[in-house]
Order: sequence, then structure tokens, then C-alpha cells
Amino acid sequence: MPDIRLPDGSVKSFPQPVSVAQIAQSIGAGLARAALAARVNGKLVDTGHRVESDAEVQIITERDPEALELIRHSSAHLLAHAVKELYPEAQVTIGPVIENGFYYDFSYKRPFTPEDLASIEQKMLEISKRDLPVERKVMPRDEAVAFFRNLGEKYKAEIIASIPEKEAISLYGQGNWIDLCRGPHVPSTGKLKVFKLMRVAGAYWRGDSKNEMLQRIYGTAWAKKEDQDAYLKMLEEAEKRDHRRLGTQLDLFHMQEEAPGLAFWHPKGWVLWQQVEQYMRRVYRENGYHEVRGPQILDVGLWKRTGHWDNFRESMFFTSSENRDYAVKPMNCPGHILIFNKGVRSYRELPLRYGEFGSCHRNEPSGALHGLMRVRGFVQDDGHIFCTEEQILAECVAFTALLQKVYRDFGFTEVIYKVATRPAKRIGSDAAWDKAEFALQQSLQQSGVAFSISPGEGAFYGPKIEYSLKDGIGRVWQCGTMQVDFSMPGLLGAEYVAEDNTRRTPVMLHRAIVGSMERFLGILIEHYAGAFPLWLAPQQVVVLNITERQAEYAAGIKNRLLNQGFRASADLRNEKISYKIREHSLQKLPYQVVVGDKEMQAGTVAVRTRSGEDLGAMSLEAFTARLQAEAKAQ
RNA sequence: GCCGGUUUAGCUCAGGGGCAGAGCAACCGCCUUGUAAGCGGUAGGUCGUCCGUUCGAUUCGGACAGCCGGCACCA
Repeated sequence: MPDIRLPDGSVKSFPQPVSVAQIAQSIGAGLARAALAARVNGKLVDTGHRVESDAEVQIITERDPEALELIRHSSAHLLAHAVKELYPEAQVTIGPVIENGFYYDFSYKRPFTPEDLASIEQKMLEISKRDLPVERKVMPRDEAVAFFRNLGEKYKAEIIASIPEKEAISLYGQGNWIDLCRGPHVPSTGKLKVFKLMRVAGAYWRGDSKNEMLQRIYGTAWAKKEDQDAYLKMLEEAEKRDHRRLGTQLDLFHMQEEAPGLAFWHPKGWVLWQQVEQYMRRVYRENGYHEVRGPQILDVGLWKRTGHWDNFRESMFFTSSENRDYAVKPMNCPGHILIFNKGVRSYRELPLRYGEFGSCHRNEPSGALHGLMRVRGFVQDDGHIFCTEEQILAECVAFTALLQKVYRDFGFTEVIYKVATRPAKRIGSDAAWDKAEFALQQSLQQSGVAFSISPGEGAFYGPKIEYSLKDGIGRVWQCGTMQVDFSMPGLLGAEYVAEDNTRRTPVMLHRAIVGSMERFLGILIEHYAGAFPLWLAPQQVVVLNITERQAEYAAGIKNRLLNQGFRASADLRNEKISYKIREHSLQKLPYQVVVGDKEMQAGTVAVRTRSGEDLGAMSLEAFTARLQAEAKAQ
């Protein structure tokens, strides 16, 4: 005799156990049609779920936030169903929901082609139209293993076999197709109307590169057509702000075959770089760092002492001369320790902070390269803080605050914080790890930010905070980092004289704010879609003359702007003003100033902003005052 | 590194076993121009590289490389 309490507080009594679908039906036929699932006492269940006793029940329709996940999950099943109908020999594996969609991994004798995707999508539509009811069954584990073995689905059988023996397995069937799944699912395939297969890609079975490669099909699915259209539109827009495309269009940088994973910075791109570098140099200076510079190549013997030879050799470039082997540095830290080691250090000097814009090279796997976001040669705003264990917390707190200020100045407010904790294979005492992990977490708590823990993801020498930003299409890239290192200073013999006149090994904090300059610039380009704020813009102002008569006046204006420190140029070409404006608009210049006879006679400039607003004529002084105010606002 | 796709003019892209194409950009003229494309002309290429099939390959096949999308990796 269950009493069902609904979200509006009303209670419905039933004489015997009822299914979610029956509850929905009792409320209204429309709701029954729209029902996708339900939340029963907080737990998400199918519409076929039977409620045996008193419960709080909320019917889920496409209007609820949970609906998307259900739809995407069921769409993954629909995809697998379609693939099995078209290619019966294909084996199914897993098909989870991901951001904006879903995927399903298959094993098949040949790769799926883009043409296959089209026919699979057609088949999915067809199965959707059949409106097959989706039914849940429960089976003991061993029976389920045997069931899938019989079907020849060895991957499924393997997955189930790894589930604890006692547990019952739920299976979902639609038509003649059945899959292992925790559920819940939509009640019938007809509920799935808005989906699109996006791409096919390889993926390792169980995410391990030692295993065979499966075929992963990615799809997107939505409750409403308009939502999907908006999503596809967003992807299109994101493509337009891709830093690789804008890098070419705005003539910022290029990459070419002879130097895979290495950027060539063009004049405008290098101006942008320098704005960032000079800003970060000021950050060093104003926050107690001494800027230093270590050599590019160091004897291999040094890298053997630091552990790089054993742990990092695969990712390093080597060179040799006169029977000596060198490694091109992949990190700046050993160099900073060598600088620290020159001279006897006192505890009074700690924390001692070094910063460098050092150029590092890492031999990244070819498949990992990705524009400026993942390169083989890069420059970091790489700082190392030598301190005592007691100083770690304060340094971390200060660093996180500093990083946030820097990100804000560059226009980023959405930062993702993670703390990577001790891995199984590690050095150092548990007490030291406790202290370091606590300090990292506490620094984030004091900064008032939410963070997640990546258990076991820390470096072998210490835990770290990872600070990440998102690129134009939501891909997350780590930029900043703060790592606690208890070992490398000792390996290279760093020590300081403590208060009690004993020699002690300092702790070293590895930290970067923008991380790789290349990656950060890539993210900046996408963040601003190439329309940089005034202080970053490679070219801030262009002066345009209407006809040859004002050429000299225009050149004079440009020179006065240059003399005041603005990045200005003049476009004196014999072209129509609208033509010039179009060109410089496409180059996303913050300001264009037009000078014709009127302005020349009045000694003024007519100012046009990047948004296309005409500010009218004003004196050069009024204009530069505006520029100055805007640049300072940063 | 692995799976798939892709590579044609400076850029964006079409084409296709038999003389290599367009738009934009460039260059040369004309036009002296008022807030997002004035008009006409010229030039531009070992069709990523190498090997094969063929009378003939930019086109078909193979290998390699770069790039793109994922996977793995990211000290």
C-alpha cells in the first residue's frame, strides 16, 4: 500500500506496488507520455521500476536536468544496437555519457569509415522510429557472463566477470538487442530523436596502450532539436577562434614541417609574447623573485644525478661534442639548484626565489602535438622557491593569490583547481607528504576556491596543485602549477646553514603561473578570439588617410603616437577608406583613426573603435588620454 | 607512439590516368576616394617526399613525413 509523495507535496496512495509509469499515468496522460525516468527517494530509476513501499517520487521529463544524461546514455545504446544490426560481427564494449554527448567503443575486423558513420546514424533513426520498448532484466553475475560469452561478446563478458560475484547484473533489452548496463534508460527508443554521430577515433581497450585498439564512435544527443543546433553552431564559432587559424590570419606565428612542435613567432606575435613576458617579469620583480638564466644544454652526467636519465630520458633531446654528451634541458630546476649552490646559504636567505624565462625542449610523442597547446620547445615562467618545510604553506597561499591576480589581469576568471596527491611509487617520509599535501589544500581553501583531488597523480618527489584554463572549445589545459619537491635539492647537494648551525637540505617549490608561454598565448588568442585588449594588442592604432593630401598629416599623427609609446602604424595606400577599414577590422585592431581634409584643417583625428563605433573627431591629446586610461585598466 | 582522416598557388578551397583551376592576397595600371571589398590587367605550381603500376601518375598502389580528430602520454 505505497503512499507516493510528489514534488508538490501531494500524496497519492496506491492499493498495491506500482510502476513509475503507472504513477505518471495516474497524474496525467501527458506526463505519462513525457516520462523518461524518475527519481525515487533520490535515486534515478526507469519508468518500469516498481515502487513497493512509501516513497518520494519525482517524474523526470526532458525538462529536467537529468534528462540529458538519460538521453545520451540511451543514445549510446541505440548506437550500439545500430552497429550490431549493420555489422553483426562487431563486438560491443562500453558506451558512457560524456560532456555534450556520448561514445561507444567497438571491436571490429576493420575500421569504421566516415561513410559507415552515415549509415549507422540512419540505422539509429530507423530503430528510433520502431519505438522499441526498453526493458530491464536482472541476472546473477555468472549467468550474465555465460550469456555474453554465448553471444560471442568477449569484452562484455570480461567486464561482467570483473564485477563482484555476489552482485546481480542488470541488462537492458530493446528489440532483439541486449546490453549490460547499470541504467537507467528512457522507456523506449522512440524517445531518442535528436542525435548526431560526430566522429570515429581509435581508443585502447580499458584505456591501456598495451591493449588492442578499439573503434570509438562519438555522438552528441539532446532533448530538443534547437539545443543540438545551438551546440553545433557553438562548435562552428569555436572553430573560428582556433588559435592555429587566427595565428595565420593575424600573422602571429607559424609552424612548419621542418620543425614539428616548434613555433616561429612573426613580428606581431612576438609583440604579443613580449607584452606577456614583460608583464610576468614585473610579477617576478614585485613578488620577491630574482630573475636568473641557466644554460640550454648540460652534461648528461648532471641529468643522471637528478634522476632525469632514469625517469625522463625518453622525452629529452641529446647532443654531443668532443666526446662529451649533453642533454638539451627539459626543465629549468637543476640549473636553479646549481645557482643556489654557489655560495654558502643561510636560513636567513630563505625563502629564496628564482625565476626564469627558460627555453625548454621535450621530445613529446608526435601524436600529442597540438598547435601551440602542446609543443616540443617552450618557454615557461618557471620559478623555484628554496624554503624550509615550515615555509611551504605561506608560500603556497601567496602563490595562489598571485596566480589568481595574474589570471584576472589576462581576463580569465574560470580556473580549474586540482591537487595531485602521493603516488604509490614515491620518495620521502609520509610525514613530509602529509605536511605538503595539507599545505597545498589549505592554500586553496584560504583562497576560497573549489578544487578536486587527483589521488596518486602527484610527482614521485612531491604533490602538486594543477591550475587549468579552458580553450575555445572547452578543452582543458594545465597552465599553472605548484609542486613541492623534497628530493632534487638533496640529489644535487643543495644545503643551507640552519639556526642551530647545522647543514640542512632546503625544500624546493616548483611553480609556474602561465606555464608554457606558447600554450598560454594559444589560450589567450582563443579567449579573445584575436581581439586583444589594448595593452596586449600587437598593433593598437592605425592611422588612415582619405586621400594623398593628408598623407603627411597622417604620418605625423602616427609618429606622435609612436613617441608616446603606442604601437601605431599608418596606412597611406591609395585605397578607398572603406577598403582600408575593412582590412584593419579583419586584423582586429583596437582603434582606427581616420584623417581627411576636415581633420587636417581642425588638427583632429576621427576615431573608430574595434566594435565599429564612430567616436567622431577629437584632438590627439583627447585620444591618447583615452588610450592611456584603457591600457592602464589592463 | 596507436587508430582513422588529410596534404593542390601566400591564404581558403575545387578538380581529376592525357596542356593545373577559382576566389582572396601579391604585382602593374586607371580611379583621389569619408567609415567593412572601385575597375582592368599581369604573374604565381615538381599537386608533401620517395618507390612502384602504366605508353603516360597530381590522379591508382605502397612506404615515409607533416597536419587534423581521438586514444595513450603530459616528469
